[in-house]
Amino acid sequence: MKDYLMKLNDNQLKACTDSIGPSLIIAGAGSGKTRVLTYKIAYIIDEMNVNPYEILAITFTNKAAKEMKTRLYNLIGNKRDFVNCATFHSFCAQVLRKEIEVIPGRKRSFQIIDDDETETLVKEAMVELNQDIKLVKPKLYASSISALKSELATLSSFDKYYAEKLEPVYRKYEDLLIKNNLLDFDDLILHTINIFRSHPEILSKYQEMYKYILVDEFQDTSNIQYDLIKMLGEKYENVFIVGDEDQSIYSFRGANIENIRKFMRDFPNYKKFVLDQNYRSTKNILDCANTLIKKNKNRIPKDLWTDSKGGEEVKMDESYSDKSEARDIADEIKRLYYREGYEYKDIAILYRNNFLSRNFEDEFIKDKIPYRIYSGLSFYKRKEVKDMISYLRLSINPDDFYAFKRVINSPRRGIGESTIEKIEAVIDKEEISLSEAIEKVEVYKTVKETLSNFRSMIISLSQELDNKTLEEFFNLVYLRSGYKAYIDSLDEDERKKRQENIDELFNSISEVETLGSTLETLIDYLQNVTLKTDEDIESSDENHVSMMTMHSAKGLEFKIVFAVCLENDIIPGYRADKVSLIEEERRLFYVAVTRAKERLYLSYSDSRYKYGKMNHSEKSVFLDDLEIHSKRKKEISLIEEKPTPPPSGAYSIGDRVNHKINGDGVILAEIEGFYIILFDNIKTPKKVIVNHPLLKKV
DNA sequence: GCGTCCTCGTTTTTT
DNA sequence: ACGAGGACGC
Repeated sequence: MKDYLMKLNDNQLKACTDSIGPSLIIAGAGSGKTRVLTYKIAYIIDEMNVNPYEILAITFTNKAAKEMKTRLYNLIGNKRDFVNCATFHSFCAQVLRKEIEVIPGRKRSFQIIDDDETETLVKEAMVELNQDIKLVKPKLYASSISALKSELATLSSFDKYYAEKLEPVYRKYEDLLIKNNLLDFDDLILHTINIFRSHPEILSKYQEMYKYILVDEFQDTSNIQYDLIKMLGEKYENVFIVGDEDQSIYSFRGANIENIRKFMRDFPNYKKFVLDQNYRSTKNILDCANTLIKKNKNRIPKDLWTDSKGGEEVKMDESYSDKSEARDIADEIKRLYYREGYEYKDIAILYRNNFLSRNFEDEFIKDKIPYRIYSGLSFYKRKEVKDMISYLRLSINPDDFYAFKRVINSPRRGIGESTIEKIEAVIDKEEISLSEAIEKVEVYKTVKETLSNFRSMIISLSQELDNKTLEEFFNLVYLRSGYKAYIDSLDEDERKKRQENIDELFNSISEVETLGSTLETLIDYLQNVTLKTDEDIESSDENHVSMMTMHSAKGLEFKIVFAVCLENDIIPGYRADKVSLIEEERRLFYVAVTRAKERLYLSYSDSRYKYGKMNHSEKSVFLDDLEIHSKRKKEISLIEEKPTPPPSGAYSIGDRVNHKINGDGVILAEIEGFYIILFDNIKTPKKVIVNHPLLKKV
């Protein structure tokens, strides 16, 4: 037996070595899930003498796939290069590059479009059908089409009137995709599964090719992804799924927790392994997590346990305003840094919604606490990145109309909507290529000149492809397209930001594996670039506090976690009106809690600024289950900003008072330094400290 | 074609 | 509050 197996606990070892037939591995948070997956792959190769290329390991993100590859290297070295570690989408793209031509009208050279482009095409389809894009937003149709494609919905499951309008848009959108040799993200999976369904010989080929299939984060699979795994694994049944239903937080994009149960039904010989020993958190943190998740009804009971000792108490803090919550946390972070020897990079702030980062950002700037917000636009969605990619696309195919449309006026060349429409009309009417249409289209002389200059620029670029490396070519495109001049002309801040992105793109291009010629390399790069994300842009060693949503924190861990803004209508969100949704929100909170290794801070505030208004807010119902006493924060830091509070006990019972946040109300009682006040527009009486700075007599 | 004003909406995220 | 995107006027 290989000595690396000694590093596993009993359950992990059993899960690794029992590798024939279907297995269900229930892996709790911090229980060594990735370790089991990688060791299992190593075991299958080393001990069962299986060829590495017979193994397919599927994850959801590129990041996870990459992580798996890295960790495999330490176990099996270069043999890992033959293991197919892919995401659902990249695996399907691989299959389709080979097999898609069995679908009439489809070509192997397809481009993959992201959902911005999907939305653009849906919009275009609607315009062609004379549908009002203000009446129904293209985005809504796009998401309905996505639901249809991922088999989450059928036309009849929609409202009849809506379906009648949606159906022609769907068809037109499909026409556009086929006409332009494009596939959207859902198509990758849908077409793969359709080919498998209609061509048993192709399915059988892939079943033979991949005799061992491992799927990570199984609780996040959608129905169609489940079907894909089921079909591929049906023959040999060596299907190993790893998941934790308590961490299922993506139902809004089709994840179906029931897939774990479907697996048990479809592979009745499955063996179950439960990894419930947590190696990440202290006992106190784990107890908190267990107490929390126990409240969910729709789950198979499971308690995580740990050998580690109690550790620090979980702290719960109440603030009276969103600003003071952020202020207090900034103070605490400084204390942890200066007094307790923690580094900033040990610390994470986790919140439910992106916009909640604002107050923390403000305070961290004030205190010069280094931070980084992980969120927002993914790298490949930024304008300058997409523009440059469009130029690259044009230089291998000067007739790529969508790429043309994207950059003909970026940087500005004085070509607008109407000229593009004219060109499009010519293409459609005369059924000619973009290049020909540019020659033929009737426009003002100056416009014509601009167009033909643009065209010669593109043509001359494409001629340079032969004698340049991809990096050199990229630089040339950047220069000749006028994009460099455009970036340079921007003002300082903008320029810096965009230049960074361009540089980053350049870096990612220089890391591309070189194929035969530069042209081939570029084609391969462009075919797969849409499937990439900013996976490897992070990982800087900078010492900063990490700020991110609870969703993005999944899979990560920090010594210290501040779970913040824990208020009703934030978590659980105001849209969570059904039990199943509230349970998902609770799982999200659970994910946040289980990120913490040493210390966990929970906090909420009595009031919060939202949409330009100060609103009363109340402690999240999830916190009620935790039996941790919340400490009310002292209100010192606010004094400098707010009017001097009146002396303690300045009011009497029955007085009408005004509270800056809660509005007018009447004092019902005074207990232990607090007034109990019934505010006019809050149903239940609130406790307010007697010398609250925001309290005035009416 | 482009700049500016106004209206509208506003969860989470990956591919 | 604020940003995106449409409407409108030059």
